[in-house]
Amino acid sequence: MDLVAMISHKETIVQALKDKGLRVTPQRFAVYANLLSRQDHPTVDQLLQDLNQELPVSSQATIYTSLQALQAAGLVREVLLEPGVTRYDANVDRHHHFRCRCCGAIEDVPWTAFRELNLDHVRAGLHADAYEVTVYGVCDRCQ
Amino acid sequence: MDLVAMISHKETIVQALKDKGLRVTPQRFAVYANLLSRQDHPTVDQLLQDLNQELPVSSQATIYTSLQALQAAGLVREVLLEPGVTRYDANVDRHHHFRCRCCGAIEDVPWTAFRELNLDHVRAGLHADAYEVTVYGVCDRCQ
DNA sequence: CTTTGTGCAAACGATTTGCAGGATG
DNA sequence: CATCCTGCAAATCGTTTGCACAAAG
Repeated sequence: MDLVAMISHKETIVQALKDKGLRVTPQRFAVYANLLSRQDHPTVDQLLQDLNQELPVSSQATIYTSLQALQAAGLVREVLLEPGVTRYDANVDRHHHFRCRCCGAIEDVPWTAFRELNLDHVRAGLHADAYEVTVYGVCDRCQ
Repeated sequence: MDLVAMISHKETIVQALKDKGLRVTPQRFAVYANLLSRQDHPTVDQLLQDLNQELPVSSQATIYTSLQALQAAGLVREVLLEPGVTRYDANVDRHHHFRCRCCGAIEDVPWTAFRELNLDHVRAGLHADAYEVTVYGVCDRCQ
């Protein structure tokens, strides 16, 4: 990414935060920008390691509260695929997940990988309005 | 359920444990029988409350280890739909889940509610061999 | 200047573990 | 009787909270 693109990317992130009524602080920006830049679905601890690798950027408690704010604003989403571990995903467009049963890696699966499901037959009386598919298997590295 | 059915039900559970090479202890039996009898997907704490309601049956630590053993044997399964909460399900046949966004209730959705998905287009290189659908909405009681 | 965010450390809740005694095959 | 299980309490891990100070609008 060239300099101009980087600056405009930064502006896009700032704007996204402002649009949701969130104050733009260095910590919030760092958390959201980091999440946006990653393909995986890091835990709070992985975010903490990554953000503070060079120099201290944010404390653990602030990462938790930043994620709460970002989630309430609809900019990030939780991913729950292992007991006791909450992962975060900056991709809030609808999509599915793949989980490697061997190494635990999690990867996004595009919404278009499956034909749309019909929720009418879930059960009468329920207002089912959304869904997602979790796929299990073995990833390339583990075979 | 009449007496004969109850006894044969008990024998079925004992046999299931034995078949998996598990020792049949009162605690393990109680945990598994309780899970089999419920429609919901209890947490460890809910199991603990329920089992020890009348008289003490099992300690918390033993419920944890029993569930581990039952899970390793393939008799029960974890259900992860809320952060920090692990629920358990004795239904190990393939099925989907519904989660009420209002009260958090979880309910099984029969496998046949959807037509079979084709996993061929998940991503080249992945060996995808299983999946399940999580449906979100509002349950009858919450409307 | 008022409101909201940050960092630290303590608190908390769920789960795991070490160990001594007890039950199972 | 050797092995595995149970219960208790302490330890651990992820997350939340209280509070004093700092930054944002």
